[in-house]
Amino acid sequence: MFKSIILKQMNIKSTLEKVISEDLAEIWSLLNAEEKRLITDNFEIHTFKKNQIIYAEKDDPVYLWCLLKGKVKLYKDGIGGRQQILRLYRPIQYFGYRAYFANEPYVSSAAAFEPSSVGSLPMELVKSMIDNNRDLAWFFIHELSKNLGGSDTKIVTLTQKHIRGRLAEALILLIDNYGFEDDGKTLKIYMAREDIANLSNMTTSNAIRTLSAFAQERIITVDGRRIKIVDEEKLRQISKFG
Amino acid sequence: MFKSIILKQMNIKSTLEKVISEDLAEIWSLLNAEEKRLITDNFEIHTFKKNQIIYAEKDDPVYLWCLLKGKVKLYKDGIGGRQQILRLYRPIQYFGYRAYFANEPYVSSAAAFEPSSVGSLPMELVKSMIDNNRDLAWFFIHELSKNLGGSDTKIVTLTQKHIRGRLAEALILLIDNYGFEDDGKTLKIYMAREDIANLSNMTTSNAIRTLSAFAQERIITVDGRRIKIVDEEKLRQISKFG
DNA sequence: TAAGAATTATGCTTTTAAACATGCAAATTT
DNA sequence: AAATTTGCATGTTTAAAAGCATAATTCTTA
Repeated sequence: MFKSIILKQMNIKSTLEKVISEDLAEIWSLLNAEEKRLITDNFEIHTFKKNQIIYAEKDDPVYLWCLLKGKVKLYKDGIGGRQQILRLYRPIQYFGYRAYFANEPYVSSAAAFEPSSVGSLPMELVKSMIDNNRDLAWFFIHELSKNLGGSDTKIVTLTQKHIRGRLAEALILLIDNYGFEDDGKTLKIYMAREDIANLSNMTTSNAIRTLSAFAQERIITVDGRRIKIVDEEKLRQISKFG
Repeated sequence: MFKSIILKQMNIKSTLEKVISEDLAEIWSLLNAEEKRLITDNFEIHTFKKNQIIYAEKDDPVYLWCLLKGKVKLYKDGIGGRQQILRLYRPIQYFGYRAYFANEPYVSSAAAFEPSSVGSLPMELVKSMIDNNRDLAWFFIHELSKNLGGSDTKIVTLTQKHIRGRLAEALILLIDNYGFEDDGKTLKIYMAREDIANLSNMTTSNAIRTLSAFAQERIITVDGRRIKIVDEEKLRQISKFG
């Protein structure tokens, strides 16, 4: 789950190593030697195939999950099998703890977007560590608060913005979350149109249609699932209201 | 803000006193004598008129607020001045802390629905108390987690349910939040049609229309702002999907 | 490599809800 | 009490997005 563990027990190097030293420090650095040992002894690494479910709505939460490699979506199944993607995770981010803290079953599901490695740690252990480490408590208070602000904002944008605005916003989210390939233009995530639709609260048809429109307007170019952002400024403009 | 204070310094009795001994115990009982004294010395009581704003989006968060008497809505202004009501508060509930914990300005506004008394406590103080009281940390972790689950669920219901379903759900929320008058049928909150619309993500026209439809179908009766729930079962059925 | 399945693209139709218009009634002000 | 404002009700029109059908393309896998 954490730096030393990953480097010892997994064969993920280079790219990940970079991320770890920046992001992971966030939790790891909050722990003392004893806590670090506890984690080392109790965490497990799991691998998930593309589209495999990590946990599902109504399950009881047992683990804290930490994405090590790959991409994970948190989503909720709605009316008529329509899915709403709530959040996207990248290494090294933690998820799956909210329901445990709320003392209720999961209200959403998590699945791997692409082949992924995920570490797990029993929430019972996390709980006892929070009891003895105020910095860890603050870490979760902060995370939950950021997410709640995000969800509240999402309620308004997804219900009030028009299709073009919602799609533009989704693309910007993808930029912010996963960034670009080395060319500085191509999105580093390759989603099915259906997933793009589920992220922006629209039907697959409309996602396809609107992506085509954006391409026509030279805001993006589309080559299969490869999306190149040509005019990010315009995109942000449409997102604000278009 | 807390039991002794309220009873000493305010003239709210009977109804409130009941609530306090149940709900308020939640935080008050977590505190030691020193902490209770700190609160007593630093809290202030404010009164707000109907529709008066307590804090606004983009403000910097400074206080923890606790609703003592009245009703408060948390809302966000969206496109074209359309408002989305995110949460409703009743005595004794706390609000206004999320943005501080997230270390960002408010993303939503709070306003009194009806004449209200609200206590304030500097967040700086709350922060230092959390540092020294793990139960208080858990209180906020729990609240934030519940709210996040609620917001995530709301994203789906507000975007995917049809108008009738959304209105039915809003009415059920009002039942759960504020309950009934002594007759066991009349909603204990009297909202303008516009607010009902803002709660259910629809235009005022459609809120009016759909309320009329529900009345026609003998699910509710409407007399001005007085809404009587005639067939709660049917309402829940429509909310699930109708 | 061919066959089949899944995904993407596009046009057309239908449905839903927003926008607009108007009338009425209750409440507030003068 | 008259005048004005505000809120509620309802019908009509318009626009947005969903739904559906079909075809083309890409991806799987037999």
